[in-house]
Amino acid sequence: MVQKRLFLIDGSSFIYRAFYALPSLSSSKGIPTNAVYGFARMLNRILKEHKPEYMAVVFDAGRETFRTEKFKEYKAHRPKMPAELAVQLPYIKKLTELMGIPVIELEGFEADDIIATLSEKAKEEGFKVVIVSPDKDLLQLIDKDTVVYDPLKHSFFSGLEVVKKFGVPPHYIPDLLALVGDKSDNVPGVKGVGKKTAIELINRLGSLEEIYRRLDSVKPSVKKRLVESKDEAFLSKELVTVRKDVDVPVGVKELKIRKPDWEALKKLYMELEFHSLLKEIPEDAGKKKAESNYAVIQSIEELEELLSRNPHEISIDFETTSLNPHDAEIVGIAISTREGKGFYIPLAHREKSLPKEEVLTALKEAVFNNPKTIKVGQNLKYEMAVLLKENLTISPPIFDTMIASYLLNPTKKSHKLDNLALELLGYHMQSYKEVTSKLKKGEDFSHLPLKDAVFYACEDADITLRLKRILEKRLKEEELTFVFEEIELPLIGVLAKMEFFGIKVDPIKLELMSKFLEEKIRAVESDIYRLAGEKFNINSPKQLSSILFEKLKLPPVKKTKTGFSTDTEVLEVLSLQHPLPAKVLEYRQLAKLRSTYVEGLIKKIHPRTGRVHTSFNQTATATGRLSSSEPNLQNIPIRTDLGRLIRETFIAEEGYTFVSADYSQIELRILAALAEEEKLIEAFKKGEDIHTRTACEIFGVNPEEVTPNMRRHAKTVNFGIIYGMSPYGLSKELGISIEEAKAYIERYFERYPKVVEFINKTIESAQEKGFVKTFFGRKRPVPELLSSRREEREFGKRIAVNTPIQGTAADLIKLAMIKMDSFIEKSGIDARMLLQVHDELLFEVKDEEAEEFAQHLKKIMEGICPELGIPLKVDVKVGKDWGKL
DNA sequence: GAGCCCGCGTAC
DNA sequence: GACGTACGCGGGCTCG
Repeated sequence: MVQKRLFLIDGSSFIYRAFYALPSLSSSKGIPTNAVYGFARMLNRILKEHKPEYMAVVFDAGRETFRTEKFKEYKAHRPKMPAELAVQLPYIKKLTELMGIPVIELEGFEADDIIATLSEKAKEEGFKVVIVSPDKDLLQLIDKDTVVYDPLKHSFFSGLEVVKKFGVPPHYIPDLLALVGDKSDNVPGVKGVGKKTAIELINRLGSLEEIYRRLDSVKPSVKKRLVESKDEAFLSKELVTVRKDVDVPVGVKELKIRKPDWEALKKLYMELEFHSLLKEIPEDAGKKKAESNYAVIQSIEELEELLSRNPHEISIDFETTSLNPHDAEIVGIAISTREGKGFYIPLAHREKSLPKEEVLTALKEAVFNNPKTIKVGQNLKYEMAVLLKENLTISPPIFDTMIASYLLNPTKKSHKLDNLALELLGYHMQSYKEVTSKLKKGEDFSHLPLKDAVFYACEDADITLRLKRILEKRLKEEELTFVFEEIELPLIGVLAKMEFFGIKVDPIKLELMSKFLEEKIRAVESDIYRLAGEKFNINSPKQLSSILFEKLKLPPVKKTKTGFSTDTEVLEVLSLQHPLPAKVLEYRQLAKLRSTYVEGLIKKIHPRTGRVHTSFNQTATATGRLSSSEPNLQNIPIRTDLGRLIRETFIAEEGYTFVSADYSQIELRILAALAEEEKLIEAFKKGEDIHTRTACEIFGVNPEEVTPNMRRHAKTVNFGIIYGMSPYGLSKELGISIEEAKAYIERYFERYPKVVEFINKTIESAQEKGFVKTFFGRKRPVPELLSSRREEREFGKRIAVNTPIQGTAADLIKLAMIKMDSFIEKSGIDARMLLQVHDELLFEVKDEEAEEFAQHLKKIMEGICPELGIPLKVDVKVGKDWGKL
């Protein structure tokens, strides 16, 4: 028979370890959760990897123990438990209990003593004992039936390892510590006796008592020290020896692990927002299978009958052949008008299909363009984009669950439907992978058995509708209605169109650039190999750094996590000493252009449209900005001549012209407005050059005395303020001393006192409420401010200041996009919006109408929000390619 | 070979 | 550690 095993977990040590090791984590309500999380993960891992039958988690209770009574210095220098950790304790205990694991704590005893006592009892009853602890204090308990396990390092300690590491067998560890002392617990030890001497004494003579009995065989210098510190030595031994005689009121047999209370755990995980742990809860555990009733629509008549009921709201989910809307054919449409209900309209299934044209026509009037029905969806942009191919639109009112979730927490990584269902409804959805696992390679959704397709699609529609109930309530509670209804929802359709149109790039120009870059790269490459004296992979920072810092012995400038840095700043410094770094800089610029922009862009030209269709992600950034991907058209080069050539490959359609508009210094204007800093507002009202103005203030000179260099410095300070730059950062950026940089910033705050007031108020409010807001009410939580790490809290302050500025700018341009979109519709001008690059919009307009359009554009964008109290300036340009604008 | 992280570089 | 927000590429590592 296999011997039974008892796992004894040193809970107190682990919560401290988790608390300090993990980055600050907190729920959106502001409860710090990192220690709970770390602890839960550790428990999960032990349960999974070792499947123990008997287990207990042991905690210290109270600061007063027999040790402090004996010696008041014991652990006296340990600071009190930080409040951020203390509030997590109840959660940790609750969680442990819900997992079915007994929790033990006894007032006046350290966890160590309880563990020692229990392991003694357990051994008597024939158990093997596994002590789970990261501390060395418990190693003394190791014997043939007891091991110590460190789950984080994945290592078991047995007697042999202890001898290897400490030089003495486990049971002598108290004697060792008694001689050497233990700084971390304030255990004094014997002055002047170090590890080496102690090990020698113990191995030759034995325990502390033996050593003192045979002091004659100790060499005089050591003997003297031992005699002098005899009391301390014996006190130390008592302090470090764990007690095995604690009166623990539970028997070992009672430490059997029970079945976890999955339902309660699920609730707790939902409260603490432990999404990854939620996923580990078994699906069927206590799951009340959602009452669901999903059916196939058999005929057009049936569909029409269903739609004639004029539902107040209807959720829609398309199943298609591709994630890319341009390649997507609709395979089926799921709709739901009531929780638990769902209908699937098959359009391309072998078993059963309805005619697409007729179905879409029916839906068009009754649903898509019905002003009385709320169209609910998860990522409606996708449905809109697919419908654009059919010349159809979805008009208001609409509700998008993905966007609702984003506004409620814009810092969340994913707003996928299955995650939302789990987090908000505690519902495990069938995953796309599960459903489509039967499909062969190259097969798409239409090849699924209809039965599977129906359940999968209807579940999506059903769950989306259920989520809407919860999300709309929360949006109201959080006062996010304006941003949701007036900004994000109307923007969806605008973005769908922009992606659908795409932008034309000149493939011939790109091919030419590719050839050109290839040649240049080859030349620079051979220069580099020659200078290095060997071939190596220049793209590898690792190989490059071995060439620079080992072979050429150049001095390292700064470090990265993994080695010495080779970034631009470093190479610029090094190029003063050696010709190689400059060549590498040139190589990097060329290689970047070729791989990311030229080759990357060529790959993204759509074979059918000949245009590039980026994705504008509306739920990606923490501040409210959009992001662009596949390809990212928001970071096309402009700052260098070579880079600008890339921009020139973006061209207007035959007969059309590009019109671009960018908000000039929008973030500085917003700063002025939010801070209500009259001096800045006045300067903007008068149309002054704001950097020159700041230079006047900082340097105390008249405008005509401002040199280009002074203006440059002032400009950096202006932007630095928005980003929360430190004197250190500013000094590095400008190549001045930290003192000078500090003086700049001080002077800036002196001259613009309302700005510093704004910064302080914003940070204070963020600390108090846990979030910051933009002018229009968009929120971002700032849990970093609660961190125990100073550096992290500083980061939180910069976030708190920057987000309202960056976010308000994002809100403004989104409003402008919405207004421009409806202007285009109303005016009938042949124009389309193609790109947004944070403060810039790019349109493609019929040649003859470009000038007229440009005038309206400027006016609309500048007048987008008079309530802000600051004039907005828009620069409009017209041209045939993006580079020439 | 897929998936992930890192270092780096591009934009606003 | 020190300037906020993104995305993509190549290298290199892990894992199966």
